[in-house]
Amino acid sequence: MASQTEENYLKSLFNLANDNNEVNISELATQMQVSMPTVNSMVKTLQKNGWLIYEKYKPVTLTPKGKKEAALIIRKHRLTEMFLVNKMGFGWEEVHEIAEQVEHIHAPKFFERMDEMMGFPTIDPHGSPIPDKQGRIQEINYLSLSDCKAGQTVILAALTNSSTEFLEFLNSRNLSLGTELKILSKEAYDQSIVVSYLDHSSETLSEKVCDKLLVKLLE
Amino acid sequence: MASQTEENYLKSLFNLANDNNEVNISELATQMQVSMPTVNSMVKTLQKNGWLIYEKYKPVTLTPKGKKEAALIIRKHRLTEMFLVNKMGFGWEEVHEIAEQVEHIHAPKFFERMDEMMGFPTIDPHGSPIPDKQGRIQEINYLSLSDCKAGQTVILAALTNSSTEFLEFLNSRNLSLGTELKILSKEAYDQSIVVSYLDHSSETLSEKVCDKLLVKLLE
DNA sequence: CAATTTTGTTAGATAAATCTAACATTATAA
DNA sequence: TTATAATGTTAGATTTATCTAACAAAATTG
Repeated sequence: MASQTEENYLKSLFNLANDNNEVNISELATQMQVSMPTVNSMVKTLQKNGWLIYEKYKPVTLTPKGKKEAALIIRKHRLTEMFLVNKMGFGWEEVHEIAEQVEHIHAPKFFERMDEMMGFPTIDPHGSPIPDKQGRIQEINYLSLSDCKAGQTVILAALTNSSTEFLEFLNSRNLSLGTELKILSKEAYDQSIVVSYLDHSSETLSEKVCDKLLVKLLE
Repeated sequence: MASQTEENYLKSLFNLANDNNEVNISELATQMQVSMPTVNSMVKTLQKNGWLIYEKYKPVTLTPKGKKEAALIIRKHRLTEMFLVNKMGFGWEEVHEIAEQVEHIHAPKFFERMDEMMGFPTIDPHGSPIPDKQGRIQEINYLSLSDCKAGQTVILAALTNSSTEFLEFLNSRNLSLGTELKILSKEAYDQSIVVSYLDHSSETLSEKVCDKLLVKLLE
């Protein structure tokens, strides 16, 4: 069984993996907020325990076992977030910190009950997919709002970032998943986008914000 | 902030404390399932952090700060157990292991929400009192079924032991908190007691079992 | 009350997860 | 294409929580 620390490395490795499933030591060190020597020694431990493949001076790659384990931890995290929002009345900006702790609980029945009680949700409160019990993740290819054009109508479906600050910004604009946005115009100079939705007839969203909003194109 | 290990020692210290609030090193070692030297060194750490008073070759005593901290961890444990039973549909024999992990979560709002959702319960699923937010515990002086006499009618109110095996034994006899028991007779030889309740017209309970059943006398 | 048993302590070792300082390799770029 | 920068590794130390072996104090008992 992976230690809590190992579990956190597995999660980061899963999230940092590029198209070749590779992660650099320095990226991992930044993500985990530890020094490179720490990562170096942990990576050796993770390899010894069969979670990843490591060769000196090369980026590391999760093994299938490591990838599955990571996905199952992410599953627990996302189920927890959804449970906190749907069953306990938390706001989407409050749940990450709690889920970060709950995800390490070893009690399959606990998470199965959450799952059942919610009717087996497939996405978390931020629109990210919840891996299934086998650790399989159903990737949905949303569009970034940044890549949309004036005249299009889209539905806000997910976020690429779920920091408290960003979520509080969205709350302040009354933006939530499922909101239908009409793109009124796009400013060529700074890539900002003007949208209308609900009772907001004209709201300007900066490129920084648009990059983080994932949408489904309507029609 | 106490480490998870320290929190477990505090809980044990709280539960083992005798009338003088004292706990012996050997008792603590047994309870924590570690060696005496381990306890010896941990006790020094706990003293350094202000959780208890320790003098060489003497039993240790929790400080008020230590006692409060312990009670607040026990509060989280018992709220969790009650939440698992009342809101998630677990049996009383399934919740201890899960609560043992959840109690270490640092997220006051999480436990406050549980508390609210349950309407501020004062006892856990095994009849043990839930300490309040200040760490105050309301002690109820129940009677042991062992101390009752033939002819008396009592209500099962709490348990002194909540091991899975014992809880499964009670389940097998259809015994749950709130059950009204009529004491039909008591065997002088082995202290066993014969009771009737619900559709059980005559059930014999050994001394070992009676010792663990706490009851309220009716009338 | 002296001998023995029980209880508690010290010393020193180990494993996990971290660090800094120094060094090595690989990548970038003048 | 060699100098420099970026990235990665090694060595060795630290902290936390644990252990065993050896020893010391306190409690029990014949």
